[in-house]
Amino acid sequence: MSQITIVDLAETLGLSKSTVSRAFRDSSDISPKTKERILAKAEELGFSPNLYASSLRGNRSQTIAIIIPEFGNKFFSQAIKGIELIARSKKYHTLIYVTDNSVQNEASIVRSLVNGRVDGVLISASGEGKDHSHLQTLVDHDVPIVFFDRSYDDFHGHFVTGNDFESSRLATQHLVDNGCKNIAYLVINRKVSIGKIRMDGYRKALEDNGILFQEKLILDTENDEVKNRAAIRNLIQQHKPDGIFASVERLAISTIRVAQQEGVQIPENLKLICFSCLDIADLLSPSLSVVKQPAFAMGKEAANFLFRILDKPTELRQQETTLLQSSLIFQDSSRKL
Amino acid sequence: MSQITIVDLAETLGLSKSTVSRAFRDSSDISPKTKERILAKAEELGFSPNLYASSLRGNRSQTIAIIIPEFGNKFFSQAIKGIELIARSKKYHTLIYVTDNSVQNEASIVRSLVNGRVDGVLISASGEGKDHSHLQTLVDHDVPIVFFDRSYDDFHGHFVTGNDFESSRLATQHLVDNGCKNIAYLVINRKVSIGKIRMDGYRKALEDNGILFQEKLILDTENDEVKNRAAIRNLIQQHKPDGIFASVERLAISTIRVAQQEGVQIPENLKLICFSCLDIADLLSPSLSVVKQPAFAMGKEAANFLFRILDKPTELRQQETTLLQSSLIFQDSSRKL
DNA sequence: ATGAAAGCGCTAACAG
DNA sequence: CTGTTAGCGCTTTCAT
Repeated sequence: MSQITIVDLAETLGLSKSTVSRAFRDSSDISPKTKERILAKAEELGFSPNLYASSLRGNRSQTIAIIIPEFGNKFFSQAIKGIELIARSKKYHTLIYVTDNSVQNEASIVRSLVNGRVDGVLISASGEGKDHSHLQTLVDHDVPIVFFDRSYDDFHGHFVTGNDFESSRLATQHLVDNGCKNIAYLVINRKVSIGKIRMDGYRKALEDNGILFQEKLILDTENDEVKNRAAIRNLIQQHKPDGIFASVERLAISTIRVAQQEGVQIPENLKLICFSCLDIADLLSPSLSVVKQPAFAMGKEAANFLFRILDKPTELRQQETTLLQSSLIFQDSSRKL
Repeated sequence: MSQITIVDLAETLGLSKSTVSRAFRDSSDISPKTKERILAKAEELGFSPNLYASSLRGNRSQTIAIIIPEFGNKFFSQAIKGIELIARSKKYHTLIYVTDNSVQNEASIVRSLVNGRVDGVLISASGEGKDHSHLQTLVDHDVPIVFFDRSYDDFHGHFVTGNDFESSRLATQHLVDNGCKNIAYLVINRKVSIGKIRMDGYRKALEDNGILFQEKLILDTENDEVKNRAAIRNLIQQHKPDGIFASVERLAISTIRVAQQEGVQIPENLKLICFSCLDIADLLSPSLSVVKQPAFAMGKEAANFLFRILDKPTELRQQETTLLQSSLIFQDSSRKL
């Protein structure tokens, strides 16, 4: 079946193409009766207006993009699910891109988006890098950006995230309360907002308890599971921490595996807590204490925020940060003996 | 910054817009020097060709869609990751849609795709339903479809999936080998290919071992975690199975939770094995025996297959099914005592 | 309430 | 190798 057009439809109905066109917009100037007649015929013929022709005219793509650094954990799947849900309810389509934690990939993806392909972008920042010109290009093209979960300190934009500082403080405090005195912090990348803010919460808790912050207990990791495990092993052997606070789930999982190999008992010799959206944290052995972010809600909130900007492009909003509450779930991995 | 067009660029360079256009296609007829000059200027001005204008002309969207039923487990995130990777390497963009296991949603999504928005569709079927006219519409519009993991029996199309029959047979055989005589099968939905084929493998293993297939040991589940748990509890209480083969991960997780509540020991009183891509199956308590599908590879394979069709639309391929090997990982949940 | 006509930005014949 | 020209299918004034 070749493409049927608005003209074909107009001819079969004895109308002009303008009238037919109006039937598909929420147009004012059309009688309900003709509109219905047109829509019925369209349904019958399986016609729907060519997307590219209308986008070319109207300059709207009805499409947003999600750019995420990785797909390893439940957080991002849940967030995407939330975003897609909202987008679809707004009749928007959702493009997905995974950078694999590479800023270069992020930049190249973003550049492929400035030709009108999307009306807005939801992004969770990938890694470090000081050059955010790719994002600036987007802004210059009037494509609004909303960050979620991870952003860049030196790029000012809208940001929806968890109350990470407070959650991190409480998680660390919890380790202290359960007897830890030598707590290590595993950071995904201290140059990314998420790594830094969570570390600030960790530092605050130490300070509150008169514990000295020690650089040697901070492990800045890479995008390589094998290297990370070696580094964690090294950390455990060298500095014998009695508690570990991991800023992301996969670092906690690596810790569990290393502990198993090294014969370090959790929680007896080492207490562990981490950020995670794992819904089976309670089924792990030992059950894992987690800071659980409201991933699904965060996706929805970020998307809603983006659509609010899209709906009122005039209302030039200030840079705005929305914090959502995470919940702390204490289980066996950090249990006091 | 307002849109800069190919004409503006042509004027600044003292060229015609066709020449400029050619610089952006992989066009033959243009001198390397002019091409370079154009591309340089474009870079300088931050210009890239308007997507909708070219799609309108060329009838190509450089976009594919992924439609999946749910986002609950690692299988789909991994598959998507694979798809997106291949798509991006082909300079394609990837739209994502989640149906939440609803065929109605699937139909409405598919209908929003026939206006040229996508060049092809990768889909994992949602639920049952005999009416696949929405998919037929896609075919009528010359949009190729490739199924992955889950398809419809009565809709003939390309299909990339695991060797589910054989894996299921082996998984069930494994339970028999470890002493099970009364094995229940938890099916996601027996009307979907995935549920049926996996059940066939299960039946074959029973048959091979002279064990009677019993309808009462088959639990057809719903899209509702709470109801499923109640049904599993009921199954366990009523029929006291000594082994359970779950066709999807979430049913196995529900089983573990029910067993915990009911004081049924795994593997002592009940052995469990399931399809799952969980990378921490070994960290669960008890560690979970799984049939692990090559999710990432499956995503890549399905995408490659779609692009092969897209590259050679003339080569009208026969309906074709590609099977990828799954691996069986036996751990404590199905251990012989 | 409907129709006529101009043109969105680009591509691809065709001509040179 | 480059330029001219005619649309792709739709939306949107401006008439009527």
